Amino acid sequence: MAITDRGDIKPNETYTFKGKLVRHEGKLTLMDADITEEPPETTIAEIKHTYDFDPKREEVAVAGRLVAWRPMGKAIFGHIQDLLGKLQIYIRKDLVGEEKFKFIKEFVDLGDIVGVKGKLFRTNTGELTVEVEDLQLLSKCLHPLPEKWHGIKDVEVRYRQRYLDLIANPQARQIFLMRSRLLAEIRRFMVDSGFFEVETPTLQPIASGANARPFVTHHNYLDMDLYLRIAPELYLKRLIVGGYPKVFEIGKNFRNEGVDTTHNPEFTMMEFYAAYWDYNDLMKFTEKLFQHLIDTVLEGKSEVTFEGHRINLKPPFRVVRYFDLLKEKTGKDKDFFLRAPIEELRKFATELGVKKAETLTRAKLIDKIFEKVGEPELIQPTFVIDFPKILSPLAKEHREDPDLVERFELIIGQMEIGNAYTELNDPKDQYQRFLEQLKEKQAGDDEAMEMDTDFIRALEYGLPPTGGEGIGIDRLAMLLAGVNSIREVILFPAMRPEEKEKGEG
RNA sequence: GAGCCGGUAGCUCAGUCGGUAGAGCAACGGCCUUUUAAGCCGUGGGUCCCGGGUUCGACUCCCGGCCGGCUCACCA
Repeated sequence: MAITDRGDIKPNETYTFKGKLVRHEGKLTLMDADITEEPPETTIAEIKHTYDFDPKREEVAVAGRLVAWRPMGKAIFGHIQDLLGKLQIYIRKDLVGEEKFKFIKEFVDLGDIVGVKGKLFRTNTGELTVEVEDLQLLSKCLHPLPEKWHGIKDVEVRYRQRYLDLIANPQARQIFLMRSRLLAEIRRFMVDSGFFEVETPTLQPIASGANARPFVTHHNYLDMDLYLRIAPELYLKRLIVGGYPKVFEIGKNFRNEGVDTTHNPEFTMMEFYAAYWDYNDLMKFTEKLFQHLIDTVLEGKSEVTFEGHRINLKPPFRVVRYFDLLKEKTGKDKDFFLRAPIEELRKFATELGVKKAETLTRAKLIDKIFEKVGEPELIQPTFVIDFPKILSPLAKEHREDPDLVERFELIIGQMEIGNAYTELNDPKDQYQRFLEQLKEKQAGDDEAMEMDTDFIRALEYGLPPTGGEGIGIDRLAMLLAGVNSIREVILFPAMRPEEKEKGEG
């Protein structure tokens, strides 16, 4: 290691880049000079775990980011950290040798990635520690780390530089570890329940399957506009036509709408479809899924705190009919909402505080009124069932009431977590519903659905009786993590660019 | 898109009723071989978000803008 002899390196200089303090890049040359050839043999969590079972002065080789550094003359204490744990290291001059010790003091900084080799022991205070025999500088950190006990609080920095959030804030690591676990457990549960995981197009010639404004893009070679999908629904039902008994897809949907604490322009959904199920089967299945998530992700704890409410996720969930809830809150019955003159309904909506009611269609009015009076009550998990048909162009007519469909939404903490129905599998009826959507579109609802004629054709080949459901993964993660912003559970949430490039025309 | 609030050192924050700024941590120079928010002595560090206006003088007041947060509107 001749590097310390080089006179041209001034290890402790700093410079500024765009006004930010950065350590001298002279240190960068060290990265190539002192990289170990051997990857670490183990992780910090593994070391701690095995030591608990079999405590002995074992030789370990492990790497991590230096997050604490306490030099004390001829010895140094520090902590290295990886995603899952933190481990103390103890460097003694007489053990690593004079030259190495000098190198460490001069060139190793807080924030660097280092690899250490040494024996495990416990200090006087009982903390598991590596007595370092050798330390390798694996990568330099040119910026000072955030403050060690407040971490990064500035939410803007936390979202833009998520890597810093993950380094400095243990709560952030916890949330995203939980999200990984959530995805893994959902997949495990679905596969164990006989579902096939599939992937369907995110670039679609027709954006359908939900009511939302799409993002538009263009394919140069085919010279056609394409939409980023707002939902995978119609493709997944085509797969049921094709013979899949049960399918699920976990993936991104894209909706060109506002950004707030419960909406990100791209978000993760799971949709699943099961032949020969109806919405009653879906409710039972959803409850089983939640029980599985309580047993695994939440480690048996069924209560979460969300927006100041204690919410119990343990099934079974409350069930309430859509129009029963509306009647309870407004005193008006189904016939009023579905058959009263539209002017009367608009007047009623305006009284309830619905804005621009005079421009809305009946379907929109009912939807708005429900959001105004119904949803605020729904804190504990609730299946709201039997939606009006005019709000649900892809759902099958209710077996007992032609005004309704066999549909439910699962609402928790005032958030729509799931949406499900017995699927409409009558091609003629589906065609009519699409036509009605086109009418809605002409009446000013730019989120009404598009006609998809190939989907109609698929239904003509025979869609078995089918139940289908979508679950919003981000919102579910918010609930399980107990955080009130969707940005807290999305690693890189949508943000405006930090600074505009200068000199652009 | 509208309203309210915010942007000061790398980080967390204080402050200036208008006279160009401080603390702790981090950094840098010393001392220190069981510390862990290590300790002790010393040092440096700021386009106070950007642009314009008022003023002898603006980080502070006024106007405009950028970015973010919250609430509302739209959506899931």
